[in-house]
Amino acid sequence: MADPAEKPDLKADGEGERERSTIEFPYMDLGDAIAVSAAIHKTCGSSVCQHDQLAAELGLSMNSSGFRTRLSTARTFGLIETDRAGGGVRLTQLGEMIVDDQRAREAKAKAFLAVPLYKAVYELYRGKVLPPAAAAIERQMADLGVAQKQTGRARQAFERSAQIGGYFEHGKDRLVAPAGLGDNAGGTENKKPNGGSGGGGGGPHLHLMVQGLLTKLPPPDTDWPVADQARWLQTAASIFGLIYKSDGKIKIEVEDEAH
DNA sequence: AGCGTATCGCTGTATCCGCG
DNA sequence: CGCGGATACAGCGATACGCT
Repeated sequence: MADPAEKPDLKADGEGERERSTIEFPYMDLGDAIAVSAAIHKTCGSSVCQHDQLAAELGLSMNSSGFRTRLSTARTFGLIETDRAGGGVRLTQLGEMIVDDQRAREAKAKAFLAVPLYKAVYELYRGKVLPPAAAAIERQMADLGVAQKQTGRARQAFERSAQIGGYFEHGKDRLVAPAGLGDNAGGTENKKPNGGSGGGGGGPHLHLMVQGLLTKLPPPDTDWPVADQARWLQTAASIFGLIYKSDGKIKIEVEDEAH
């Protein structure tokens, strides 16, 4: 791999031409993710499904962005995992659960909370009334790390997914976990095997958003470019601003060390 | 033979654009 | 105006290659 120090400087202040979100979210909704899971289940059961098989089942071209976006969406919801060795994708435990009529309802609720952004929003508005203005939710999403230009898309997918996941059963103005699932709806082993951004770590006394943040920390003695550190710190600052009462804003800056 | 570096390809994501 | 598809971009891992 190339020396990280020689990579072009990433904009640590988020002012780059192409802003990247610092929190994971799907571009399509839970319904699309379920459709992918159903196609895998139908075509390959619980074994590895080749991309061409799956694309054919979905009626899409294998190289189309639609196909790739759907795969990415299903992965974000924790329903599928890529199998590099097998050169395809397979259903996760949660994915198998969601295609099972008996357990689909529970699985949908868990899949919704498997998305870091959705979980963060759920934690923020649990038991409270959602802001009536779409712009307010979008601003909240931006604060959580969604790229400014993606907040609209993220909100739309969020609302449809919440509907499908059963979180709007008490009205579209408040997020409520489907009855019988309670606070466990997030599940702990429904995510990717490697943990990834699932947010399982941390003590129970820590806010879930902080736990999720901590899982993003690389292990000691590994290379961690300062630009990435700045991004992490900026995300932390945003989260602190949301969950703690504070009297100002934190500004993270990267100082050039080359001289 | 072992280690470090460079390159390539794959995957995920942001943005643009056309269609209904 | 919203949605879905197409394109472009960026990061990461795998692999090839050269040096010691």
